[in-house]
Amino acid sequence: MNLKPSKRQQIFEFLCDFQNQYGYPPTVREIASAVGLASPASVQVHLRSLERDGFIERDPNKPRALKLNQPTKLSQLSESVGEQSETVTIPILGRVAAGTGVVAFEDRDGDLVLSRDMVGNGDHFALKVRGDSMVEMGIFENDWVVARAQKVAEVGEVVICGIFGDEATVKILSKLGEEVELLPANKNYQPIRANHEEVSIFGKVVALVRSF
Amino acid sequence: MNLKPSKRQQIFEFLCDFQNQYGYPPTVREIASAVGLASPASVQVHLRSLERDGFIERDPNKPRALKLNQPTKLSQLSESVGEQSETVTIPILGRVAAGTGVVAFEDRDGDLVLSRDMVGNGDHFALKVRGDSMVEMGIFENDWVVARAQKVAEVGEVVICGIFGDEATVKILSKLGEEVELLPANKNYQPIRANHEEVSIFGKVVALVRSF
DNA sequence: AATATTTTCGAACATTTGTTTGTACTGCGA
DNA sequence: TCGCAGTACAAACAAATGTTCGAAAATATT
Repeated sequence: MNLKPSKRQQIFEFLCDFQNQYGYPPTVREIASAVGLASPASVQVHLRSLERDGFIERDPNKPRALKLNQPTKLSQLSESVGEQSETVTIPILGRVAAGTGVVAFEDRDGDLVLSRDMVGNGDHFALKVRGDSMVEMGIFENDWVVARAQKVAEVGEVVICGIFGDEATVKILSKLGEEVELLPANKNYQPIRANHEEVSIFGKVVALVRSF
Repeated sequence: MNLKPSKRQQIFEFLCDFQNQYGYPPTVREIASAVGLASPASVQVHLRSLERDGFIERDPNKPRALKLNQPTKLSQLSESVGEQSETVTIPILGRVAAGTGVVAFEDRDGDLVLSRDMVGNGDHFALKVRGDSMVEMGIFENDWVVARAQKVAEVGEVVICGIFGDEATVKILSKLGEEVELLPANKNYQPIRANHEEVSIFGKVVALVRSF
């Protein structure tokens, strides 16, 4: 008897959808245009009906003051995660130990979490970039560079390395051999040449993360 | 730094409580009287602040059109400690629907996993950068930009937006008003000026990720 | 002390919105 | 045909509501 499948049902489903999507209830006019009614007065009838049967509660004269008593039954659209990508927790190093080429995880300043397919295999660490010697490669001050810990690299790769036991620095490896050459990516800086013994490579840059 | 414990915190907690209790969000004036502010204008500045930081989303000029982005957690406001780094799975969008300003998560091209403290609160999406119009900000082709979905932004912020229903683009928002101006970060490109109606903001860039 | 910056207030305004009223239109049974 | 109940419509109204503007007060900064 109280079966009004068409409009009443449409309205109730729209209420659920709207609340679900926007986080707040629609107005009478929004309902009207959504279900194909031309006048807000037409909606009133159905709202009263829905309230009488306990599906919703309303507060008179207040915009959007409408509460669903039977929260969505058609929720959980596509929140199913399925396969979750594996994540890697990468320590942020305050400084890199200038030892024998082995990266010591000292002064951990926190962590960076990335998906495994972003960085690949191996052990990783992250450094906050200081200075602007790599701006032409889009590596800015205060960015984080993520490096895979490795003691060797090839020409042309971006590496984290220490020179003369100095603090770690990020540069482009440009020549290998008896003499090693490191290139900045900034015309205002000079290339660095040093003896093979004086340069230790800590890792190869595999990713960059910037937070605004 | 962004610590405004008193009123801002009160307002956010009231929003949670109210939504929880009544099923719909409060009005600006209800907020005002609840937290002890005498003018609705006083509330506005805090709401704007909360929206800017991604805690809520609003629809201008609409009563109670206010969505909580994190209904449950109210501790986040006071510079939470964040022991275990919560991770966020961010969908990579192939394209952004040029609809009514609502970002439709179409053409999901995969996911990006970042720690919550990297991107902040709210709903996020990621786009692969095409072109070199933002190189001077260190945003290169094939980088991923991570944006928080929001329909408003402030001058000077980097935003994802669509113009004339074109594909989404990342630019610097430089002027608001009847005419909107969008700045590229590349001397070879011209600023874009368009009518307010023709530009829709999809989100604010909060992070950048590059994979080498 | 002097100066910015933030916060708050009051008032006014334009818009949105729920509601009411009166009027058609439809299907249905007596 | 005549009511009758349900539904839909347009117009109009009063109240609620978001927003803006200028100024005062409080707070932070120099």
